[in-house]
Amino acid sequence: MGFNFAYMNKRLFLIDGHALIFKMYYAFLRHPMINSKGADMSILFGFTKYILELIEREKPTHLAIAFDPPGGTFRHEMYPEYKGTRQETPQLIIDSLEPLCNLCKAMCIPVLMVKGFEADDVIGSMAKRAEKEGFDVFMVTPDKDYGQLISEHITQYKPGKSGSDNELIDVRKVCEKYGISRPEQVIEILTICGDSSDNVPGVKGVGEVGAGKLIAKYDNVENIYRHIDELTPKQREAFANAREHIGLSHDLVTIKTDIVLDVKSEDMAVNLSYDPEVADLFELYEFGSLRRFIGNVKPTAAKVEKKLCFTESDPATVCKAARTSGRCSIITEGEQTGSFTPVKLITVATEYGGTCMVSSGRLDDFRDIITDPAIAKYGYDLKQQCNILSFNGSEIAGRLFDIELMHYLINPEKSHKIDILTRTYLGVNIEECVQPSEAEAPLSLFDEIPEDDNETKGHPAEAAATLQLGAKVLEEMESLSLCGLYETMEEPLMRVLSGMELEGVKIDLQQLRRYASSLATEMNETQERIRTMADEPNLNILSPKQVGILLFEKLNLDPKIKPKSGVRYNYPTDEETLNGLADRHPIINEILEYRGLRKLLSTYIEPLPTFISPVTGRIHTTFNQALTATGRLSSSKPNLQNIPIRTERGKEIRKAFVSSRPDGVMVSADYSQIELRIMAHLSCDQHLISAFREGQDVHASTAAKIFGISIDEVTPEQRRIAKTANFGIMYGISTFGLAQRLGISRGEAKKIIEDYFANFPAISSYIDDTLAAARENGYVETVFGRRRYLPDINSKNGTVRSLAERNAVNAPIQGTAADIIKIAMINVDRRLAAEGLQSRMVLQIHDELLFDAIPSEVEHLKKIVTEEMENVMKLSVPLTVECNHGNNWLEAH
DNA sequence: CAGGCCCCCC
DNA sequence: TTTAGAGGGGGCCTGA
Repeated sequence: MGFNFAYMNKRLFLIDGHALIFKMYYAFLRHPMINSKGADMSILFGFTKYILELIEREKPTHLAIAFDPPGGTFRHEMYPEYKGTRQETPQLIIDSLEPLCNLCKAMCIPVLMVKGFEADDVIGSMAKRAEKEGFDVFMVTPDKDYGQLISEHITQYKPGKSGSDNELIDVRKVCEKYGISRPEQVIEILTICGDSSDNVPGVKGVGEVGAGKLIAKYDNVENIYRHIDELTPKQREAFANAREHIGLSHDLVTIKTDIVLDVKSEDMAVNLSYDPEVADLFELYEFGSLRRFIGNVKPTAAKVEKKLCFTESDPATVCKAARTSGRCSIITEGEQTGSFTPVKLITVATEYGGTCMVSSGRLDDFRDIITDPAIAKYGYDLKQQCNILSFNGSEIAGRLFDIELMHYLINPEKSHKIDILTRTYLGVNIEECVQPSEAEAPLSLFDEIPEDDNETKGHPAEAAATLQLGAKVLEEMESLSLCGLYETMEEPLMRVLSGMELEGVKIDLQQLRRYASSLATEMNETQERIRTMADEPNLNILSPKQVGILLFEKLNLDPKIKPKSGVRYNYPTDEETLNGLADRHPIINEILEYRGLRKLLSTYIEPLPTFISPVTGRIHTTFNQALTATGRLSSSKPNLQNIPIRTERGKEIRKAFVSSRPDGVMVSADYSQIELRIMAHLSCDQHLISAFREGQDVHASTAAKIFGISIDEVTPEQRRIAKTANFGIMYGISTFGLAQRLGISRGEAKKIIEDYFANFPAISSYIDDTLAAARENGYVETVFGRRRYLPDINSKNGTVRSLAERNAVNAPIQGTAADIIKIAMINVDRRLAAEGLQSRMVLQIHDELLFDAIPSEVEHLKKIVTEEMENVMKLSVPLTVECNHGNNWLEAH
């Protein structure tokens, strides 16, 4: 024979597709944060990513993926008496097969699928043949001790959770583990062990170790039966019981190596030439992060020779055209980041005689059209542009068509990035819009290095795209009846938010600093105590890994707690777990204490001063208007919507939020129970409605109903239960969830939920109706028509589907509350201006508005705010507002 | 710089 | 196969 040098170092990877997807399926089922696209997509993504990473990492010269053919698991089905015992392949996996095969095809990876044989056997046969042809063969499968069944020269490659966990299984180690000398004996051991899920019956009661010893002594199973008298009585009985099906077991663990395959090994060569279609598929599935693997493969869809059409012109011409057409898009760039900066450059696009015309210039070049109310402004993040321009003395006038915000109404959960919108709506790749004039002359060594293009060039393509996108996006909004929502709510709110961001909120730095140093001292002392207790002078208490090892390995506080997902050292160390261990060791409370202090310091106290603007001396948060799935705002840099309030220490931080005037006060106005009131309104539940109308304590009233008592008999405990139930219902609760939250048994929780729905039948049918509508339409909407799409509402995966169902119930409630306060903000803002108040709205915290007020206006302000907030709209229950004032945010709240 | 983890708010 | 189990957010730290 000799070596066949032609094949030296050819590495063939044979991937067991079925087992891989199966493993991913379970991983995703358990995953708490299933991607909103659902498990179907997660499996496609995970699988594709795994394959691409494997290619990148292992650099196989040859590669193929084997799938079970649709319709059955065949090795088992060849034995009528064992048919159907193997775990059924979930529908989701079957459904994933076709798209997976398409992806493989596009990636130019051969798929091995032979009717009548499962993937294992196809791989086995292929491996055996390739081995004879001189390949180094790697069988990629998560199953255990698999390659050894075929040959000791075939390596099993066991994929891990992360790239580095991959394991090459060495046959010698396997033999050592079992105490045997020949690889073929592994098959005999597996015959005896069977497997945990009963796919292979094996010999009950004999484990790996026992089987290994027996095989080491008797070499094979049949020999054991020949000498069955020599076994211990227990073993004898077990083997006797297994006598009938032991042959079957043997067959079931034997992988076929002789299937006739019509694909040649050479056809599996990896040449990294992907079909252009793969780019389309990645686009379709939104596998953006996988694009890097496939390099320059262009999507065929983009082959459409569509180009963004525009011509560059001078500012004066563009301004003139804008006045004629009445619309323009605008991109404002500041010298620095943030709002309080001079304008560096403005790019404006407009249309003239059917063509798009773009120009860049300084603020003065465009000031007149910016402040012209007759010219509609199109843009992206217009609120920020309002901020910058406002700081520079130019208020943007006219309609504001913010593409991001408009698209947010069309579908809040999709990407609103301009390049993506340009691709989907205009069919143009924005990176490719570079004008031919930009093709620069070759640089000579003596040429000056050109300045950054952006200095003077602006962003003509983006400006042109924004203008053209505007029409398309408006068209779609029109067809979805979203224009009213935009025009009456989001568009005016943008200006209100701009005003609030510019206004900013004042912080008492002195007090914050004092508090910071006392907390820091406390924290250091706590750290020392912990390190001493743990006898670990360098312990990093913030590292969950180190804490996990300390608590569960060194101190062994709870032998039941195992590393999560089987990953070494990955112990749970969250607050809930730690609270459960608090009485086992004093270190637990110290750790919790340390974490709390650290959180306050590093999240709130330390960063806050760094956000103080040198220009205004105040903190200017950013309100994101186009982010949440439900229509709420969010706040960041810094997030002023999550300032502590619950604990004493946290409250100290609120005390630092003060009026910007020395004699000023803070005024806070809160909607009371707004979401619950909306649920009452939407469901038309008469009990809830009358409880609110009569001004009762609604949770107590709920408790009275559930427990069948009168309202004054309700104990605080019963009220607490009813309150939890009320919130639970709004969030789409499960028996388990309520039980956990209330610390009661599942049976008791079940009873409470049953009693709830029995007493509030209108809510029960409201939920049913909402779900039915969601299934029918694919989306739910708020009272004001704001949509949330729920693509997973009909998913076959129960976990994914229930999440969509909870969202379906919650989104209209949370979203309507968000809509109501948005309208209130617009109306309050208008009244403040109309009545000439100097007090200013500075923050919104979902159901609360915070004002920086001057004392003489407080009563007037409170009146305006309460009136406007309470009268946003007529619901079947009153909207009530609590309004207070004080020297700081804490006192006002 | 993304993902994991944790914890703050409504 | 050991993380399902009320919604919506943001920030810090770690480690590749």
